[in-house]
Amino acid sequence: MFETNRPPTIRDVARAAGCSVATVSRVLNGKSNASAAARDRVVTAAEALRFRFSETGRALQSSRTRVIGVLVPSLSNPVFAAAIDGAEAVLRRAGYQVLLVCGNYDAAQEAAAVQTLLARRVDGLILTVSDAAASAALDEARAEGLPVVLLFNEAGPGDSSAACDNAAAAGEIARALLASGHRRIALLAGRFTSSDRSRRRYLGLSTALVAAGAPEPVLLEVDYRDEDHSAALAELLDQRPDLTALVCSNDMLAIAVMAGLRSLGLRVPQDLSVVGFDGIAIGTMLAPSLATIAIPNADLGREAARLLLASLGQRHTAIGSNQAGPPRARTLPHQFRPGGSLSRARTDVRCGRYNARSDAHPPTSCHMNLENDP
Amino acid sequence: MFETNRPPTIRDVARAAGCSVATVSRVLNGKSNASAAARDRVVTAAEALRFRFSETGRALQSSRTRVIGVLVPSLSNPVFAAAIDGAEAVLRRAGYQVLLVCGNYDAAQEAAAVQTLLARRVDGLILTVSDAAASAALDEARAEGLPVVLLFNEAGPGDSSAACDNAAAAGEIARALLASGHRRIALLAGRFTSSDRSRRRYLGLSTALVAAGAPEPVLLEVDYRDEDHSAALAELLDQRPDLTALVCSNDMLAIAVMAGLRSLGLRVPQDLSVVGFDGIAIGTMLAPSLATIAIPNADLGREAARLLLASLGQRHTAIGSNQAGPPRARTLPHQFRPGGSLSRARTDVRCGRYNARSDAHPPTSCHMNLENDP
DNA sequence: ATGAAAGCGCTAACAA
DNA sequence: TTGTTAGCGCTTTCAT
Repeated sequence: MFETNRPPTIRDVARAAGCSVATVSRVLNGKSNASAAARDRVVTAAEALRFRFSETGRALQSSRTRVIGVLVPSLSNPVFAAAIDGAEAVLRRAGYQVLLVCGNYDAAQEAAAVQTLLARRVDGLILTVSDAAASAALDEARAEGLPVVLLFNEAGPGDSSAACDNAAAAGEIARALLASGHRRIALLAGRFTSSDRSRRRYLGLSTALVAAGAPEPVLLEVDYRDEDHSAALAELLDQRPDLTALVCSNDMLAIAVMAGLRSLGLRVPQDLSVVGFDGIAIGTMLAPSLATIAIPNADLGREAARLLLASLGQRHTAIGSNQAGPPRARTLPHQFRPGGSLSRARTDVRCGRYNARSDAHPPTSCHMNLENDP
Repeated sequence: MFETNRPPTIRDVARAAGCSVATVSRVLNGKSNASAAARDRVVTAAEALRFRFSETGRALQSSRTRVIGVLVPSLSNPVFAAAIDGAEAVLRRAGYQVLLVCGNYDAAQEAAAVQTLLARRVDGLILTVSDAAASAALDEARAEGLPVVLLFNEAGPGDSSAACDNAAAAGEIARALLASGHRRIALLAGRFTSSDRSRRRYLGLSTALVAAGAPEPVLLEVDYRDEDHSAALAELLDQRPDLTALVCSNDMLAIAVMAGLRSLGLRVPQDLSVVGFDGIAIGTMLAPSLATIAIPNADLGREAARLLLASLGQRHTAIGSNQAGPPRARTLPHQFRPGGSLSRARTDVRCGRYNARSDAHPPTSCHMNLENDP
């Protein structure tokens, strides 16, 4: 009555079925051959005891856990949620479980999280790190000789990855903006130290604008954790009233920025155009809808899982070798998605003073032609 | 050169340090006393080998995995992401890791997912199930005698839970609507079979409306997976042009509904008021902002984790007992959050025909007084 | 202070 | 066809 309810072990089943543990293992694993009689007794006993193999025991004996460690910066960005969903589905169908950890856009936390995954002896890793080019977490994983696939991070020569071409995608934003007459553009970006994607998007945007003869974009790095960017926005727009478009390094930020602009009494897209990056579903439901780069986030997760499974397969095939096949970098296609948040650039400069706390006075416009750059 | 890189074991460290595995264990776990000399040799050897205890070995010997299984319906609803974040932080600080699985709002998938968690021998479970009153997943967990805390599901007598009072919260929506003159109200709800929260919210809304002498709300159950509810919305509004307010059983749905209304050429809140439920951050960034019930989602996750840790503690204290302390149901406070999506009810009925595919003709209004109910 | 050895649950090699 | 047993990595008791 008052005993600690330890789960039944294979020995309990063997005892109840009147056979050895080997027979139980064979029957319940569908291996080799067992007499119909034994089979029956084992199955019956197992069901009666509600027996379930201990994955711990199996892991110890086989030195494979059938667990994949997944590290993402955060769960509160739907981009990562979608990618995890995709990866998890593929891995589950292959018999793997996902041990999920968050790095919170912080290299130290990422390294600590990977440590815990390594201690759990995960069979492989899918990682989104702050900066793939200098990541303690990634170094640890590599040192362990474990199959690793980067997700969202574009891999260097030695690593596998599933990502999009951030710079090229940002270039498409530049083209779309230029086509609508924008030249005075700012990028609100998550801190580069927290996200190499953010940095690449900046470089891609900047390069494309300059190549087209437009000025470099103004850069404003913001913290991923903040939700209210009104103050930073106000200062930026105060200093640069000539800006006609704001690009945001991701859609969540873009949504916050649109809200911030609204609270400053500015209209999107009449006063300022806004473009995001990621293509999260909610962007299409906004008014105005969010112009953005659509990334196949769930597909990226699926692809990362597939690459990892491939490594895992080779690893077991190529006996005596630590090689998991050559690294494979998969780049999935992006697509510019038009939206109501992007319209033709104003040709006059905003010069009215607006106030973050007052929504009574929308800014006035004065006719100061901007057609020629400095 | 070509050897499979098995992680070093405690025996490797012992050999390198010239001592027994027991000494290594003691030193590296900071237990009892070891000579300074031995200590040094062990630490040095461990570092040189990059040794890390195998949690698999530890789990097998201690029959505790230090892993908590967490089941949620989906990652794509920020509500669950926030709760997971909260729970994970509390658990991590207590030395536990989270094994996350998704049930996809489906009882069968939930049961299968819990099976995998039980096979991993998790030390405890935090579950959000479709229907806590009839859940195979929950039954399995209970049968295993494992500490379980329900999250978002309001527990029955025997279970622990961290939830809000869904019916009471829905009652507050009713009050807010009535105060603004609404009486003809519909609820768009996630399928009751997929969410007992959805059902309770319906009951709470209905009860409060009827108690106030208003008609029962029209109920429209929708699938959580769908993103476009325009067709269902169009049909509903066609049949019931007298409706003045739409309540949605969660914020994500409300956002989709607002987008759907817009595509039907209807304005929020002028033509219809919309109220959500959950209080996700994005709701405050919309135009109009979303009126809703704010739930402390991250706190719910934290609280679930705390309750579970308490059970775990008692479980180890009360030797020889399977009791994990009495079940504790924690109800966290909700709060109505006003928003631009809710305004005073129209007093005329929409009678113009609108078309889902045409945004050219906003519906006309005809003056047909609705003050007296049938 | 240190070591030897049992045992946690399981699989697979080997014996019968 | 079935059973016996070693061993996966670790902690802990019991000797020494």
